[in-house]
Amino acid sequence: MARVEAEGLIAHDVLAVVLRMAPSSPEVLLWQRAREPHSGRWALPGGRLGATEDVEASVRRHLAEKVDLGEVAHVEQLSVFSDPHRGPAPRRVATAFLGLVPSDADPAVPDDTAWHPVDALPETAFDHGEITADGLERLRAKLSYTNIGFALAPEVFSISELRRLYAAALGHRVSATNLQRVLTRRGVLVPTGTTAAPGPSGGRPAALFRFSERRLRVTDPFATLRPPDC
Amino acid sequence: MARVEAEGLIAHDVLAVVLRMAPSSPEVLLWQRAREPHSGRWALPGGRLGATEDVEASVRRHLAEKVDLGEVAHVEQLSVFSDPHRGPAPRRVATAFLGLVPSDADPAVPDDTAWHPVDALPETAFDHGEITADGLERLRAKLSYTNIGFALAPEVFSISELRRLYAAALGHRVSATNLQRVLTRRGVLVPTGTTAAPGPSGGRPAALFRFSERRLRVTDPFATLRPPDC
DNA sequence: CATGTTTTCGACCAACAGGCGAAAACCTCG
DNA sequence: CGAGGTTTTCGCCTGTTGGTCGAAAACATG
Repeated sequence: MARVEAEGLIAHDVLAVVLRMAPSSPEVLLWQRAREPHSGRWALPGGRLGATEDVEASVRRHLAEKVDLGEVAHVEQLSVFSDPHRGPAPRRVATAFLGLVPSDADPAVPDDTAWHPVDALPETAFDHGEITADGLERLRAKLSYTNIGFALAPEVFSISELRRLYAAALGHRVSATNLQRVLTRRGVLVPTGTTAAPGPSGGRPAALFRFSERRLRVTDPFATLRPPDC
Repeated sequence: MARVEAEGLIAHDVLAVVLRMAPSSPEVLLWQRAREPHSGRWALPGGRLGATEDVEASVRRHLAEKVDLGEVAHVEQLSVFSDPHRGPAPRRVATAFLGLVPSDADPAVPDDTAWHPVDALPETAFDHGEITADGLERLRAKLSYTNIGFALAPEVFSISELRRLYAAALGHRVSATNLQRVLTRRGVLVPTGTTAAPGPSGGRPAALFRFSERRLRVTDPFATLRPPDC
């Protein structure tokens, strides 16, 4: 081991902050450690970077062990956590990812794994609480200037449902009127022409929509100082 | 070595895309490799992650060897490059950073190191050309919704100079009127009260400005879908 | 068919970005 | 010292966007 450290070789992990919108607040997927260090604490899913994969392939592989990969609608890199004291020796460097699961998906997870509301986390292992906060912050920022909402929503949905998802993620009220107008103007929201059945207490049936594209795209409007003419 | 790879231990590098705005286009700092692999090609500055530092401290340390650190006005993490075939064996994983140097700084650099216009790069080593493109893209995006321009500009400057810097970075014309209004409204641009001497061909003397803060801050306006009331 | 509930849509307002041209403030040259 | 040229600065106009409110539409129930 001394020889290894003299060579500067380091264990590299990948971790994922997998978020899903519960009815009124975000939840993150955690598993409970059964071994030291930090036995009993809750940790983000992930594992070692394999010899034949890059970090994104690695995190997708590890997630497939916990969650059906088809249920993870979007994966993107957050940042590297490399504080020499972020865990007990030997040193580990981790590349953290954000993963998003649609609200209508309920993937089967192992017994040691569960969803936790992000505003009431249990005791977390290592720096995983901080990493979770990073992931939620990234999601919140991107909701405003990308179509990332597609990864939180079912295939088809009403504006009310979408409003609820955005409100849960952002942590504040969202106007349905404005949400629909903004997303429609950006071309990310398209009507299906169908309507949902009204609820048990009646009410006008909601029109159903879908996202025009289910891959991440940056929508212009954050591009102030844009080129002239066009 | 076989034992090391079985343990999954990997060499970790840090790399920096250091950009500076030449009169009409961005330049990146590169050094010419003298040894195999890729001898003669141009590479980004960087080096091995040390045992007692995190990745940001490491890239700052490596940069201090090439460039006076005081001249680097801003450093931020880009992303991890980890393709198993991004270079010859043994495998190396790199965390890439963006570094920005003000246009009036001209740090002394070693003999093997030089500035290159990003639109006419020489033959680059490994995936360093791709990483450079990533860095420029990040800069362009952030010019619109942060005060990151402070890292490109001298301590005090005229609107014309600032317009030139933004135009060089963005790759298109920028209106001085609009630039001044947008930045002033966001509170990042403050007048010094002083004026510059006019050029040799005359003209009204330019008022001089400075940035209110020389640390990165996200300026609101990209935050559409904002909370009600406030 | 009156009442309650939920969704949808139109209208208004404020803030903002982009563009244009006139005015201001300097130069040099005749 | 005034005319013409140059560069910067400022005011005004316009189109777009985001936030809000209230009315209207479309259902259910009794």
